[in-house]
Amino acid sequence: MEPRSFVTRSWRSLQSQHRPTGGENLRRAVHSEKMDEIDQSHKRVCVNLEKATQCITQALQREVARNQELCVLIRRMEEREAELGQSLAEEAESNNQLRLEIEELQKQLEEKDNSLSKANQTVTSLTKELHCVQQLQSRPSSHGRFQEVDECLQLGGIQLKLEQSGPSACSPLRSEQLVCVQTPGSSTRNTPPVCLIKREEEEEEEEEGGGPEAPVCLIKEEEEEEDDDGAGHGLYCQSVVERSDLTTEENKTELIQALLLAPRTQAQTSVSASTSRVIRQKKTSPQTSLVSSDRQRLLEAPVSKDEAKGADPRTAPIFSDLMRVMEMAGQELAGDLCPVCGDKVSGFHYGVKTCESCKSFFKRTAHTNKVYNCVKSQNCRIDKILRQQCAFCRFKKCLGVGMRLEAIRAGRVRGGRNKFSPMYSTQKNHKRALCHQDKEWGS
DNA sequence: TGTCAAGGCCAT
DNA sequence: ATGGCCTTGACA
Ligand SMILES: [Zn+2]
Ligand SMILES: [Zn+2]
Repeated sequence: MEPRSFVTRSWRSLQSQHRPTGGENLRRAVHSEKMDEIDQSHKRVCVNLEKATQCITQALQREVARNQELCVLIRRMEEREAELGQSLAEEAESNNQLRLEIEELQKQLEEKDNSLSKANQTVTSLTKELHCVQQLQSRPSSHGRFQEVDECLQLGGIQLKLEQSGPSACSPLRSEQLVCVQTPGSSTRNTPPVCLIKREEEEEEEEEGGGPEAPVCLIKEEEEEEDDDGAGHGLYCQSVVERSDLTTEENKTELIQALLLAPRTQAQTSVSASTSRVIRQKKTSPQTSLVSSDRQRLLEAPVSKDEAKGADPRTAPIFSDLMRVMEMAGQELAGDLCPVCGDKVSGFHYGVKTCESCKSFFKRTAHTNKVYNCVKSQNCRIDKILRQQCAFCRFKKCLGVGMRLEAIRAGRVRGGRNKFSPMYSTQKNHKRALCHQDKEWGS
């Protein structure tokens, strides 16, 4: 061992340089003993050091091995992460594609729905026309006369069909609507429209005056009511002129016109009827319907929302949808819809005007420290129907619209007012908070 | 004393 | 679990 040999050598060299006397011998011996002890202790220390060094070396080796393993693991993890990232990107891409496809399909579905409803309307109106013709034909007294009526109506039906199959592909009601919104001044005929109507009235009175036939009586009533309505007559005459192109014999044509146009008198009863209202009335009263009960009802009762709903089973769902949408829009404007699910607001809950169910949901979630998971991509739609589907997204939306966890009371204390925010400390401030929130929602 | 936003309860 | 209704109690 190096240190020991060094000490021994040094001692020997000292001994050789210095010759001892008799008294010094004892001292030298003692010194030699001490040096031996030191040598031994050195030896022990060296052994210990050696052992420690070995231990440290082993530990270091182990650490190095472990580090290498970790490095390998890290590399594997990185590779895996890269793979996952790639697959995630791919999935996102495919998701986007699918979303686009879904959107396209929805558009197609909407278009098909539209065309279907248009076709249904056409079918219904044609059926009614046919029914009308059959009724007319079933009258034995005026059989010959109504054969021409039939021809005329058939021509009208063909016209409708043509309109539907044309490039514009509009509703079968369109021709009627177009006629309706045209102004009297746009008429191509020189004959004053009012005259045409008057002649109709006279002829009808001559032919069937006071007769038992219900439809004709109704027509008369209508025309009497409309006498003071110049604008309405103008509209009428426009369509009369158009329709009269179909036949040559005037009195028959006029009868047809009167029959065809009779249900439209409802629109004429109100002078200032807007276009939209006229169209709505058209929906509920098919142009060629001769069912006396329908017309009687239309004449007797003013137009109301419920009336329009019940008038025609085909239009009932459209109307209910429309009314629902309008009601919702109105409530939203008035701030009466829950910002989370769109249900009816029942007051302020946890700092936000929400519905009762969202209040309960928020309360439950906060009190029980529930942890939800979203099985989709954490952006589920939440509305009155879908709100139960994903609690995670519902709670997220609750927090998103501003519901405050601070309003949950630690000791579940009932009653009283919260003091978690200075905004709610006074009613004045509270109202200010309301206004502020309304403005935020409104923007 | 009335209001209203908390928590509680309970039928579904 | 949900949601409608009830009870409570501080505050104006
Ligand atoms: Zn809600
Ligand atoms: Zn979700």
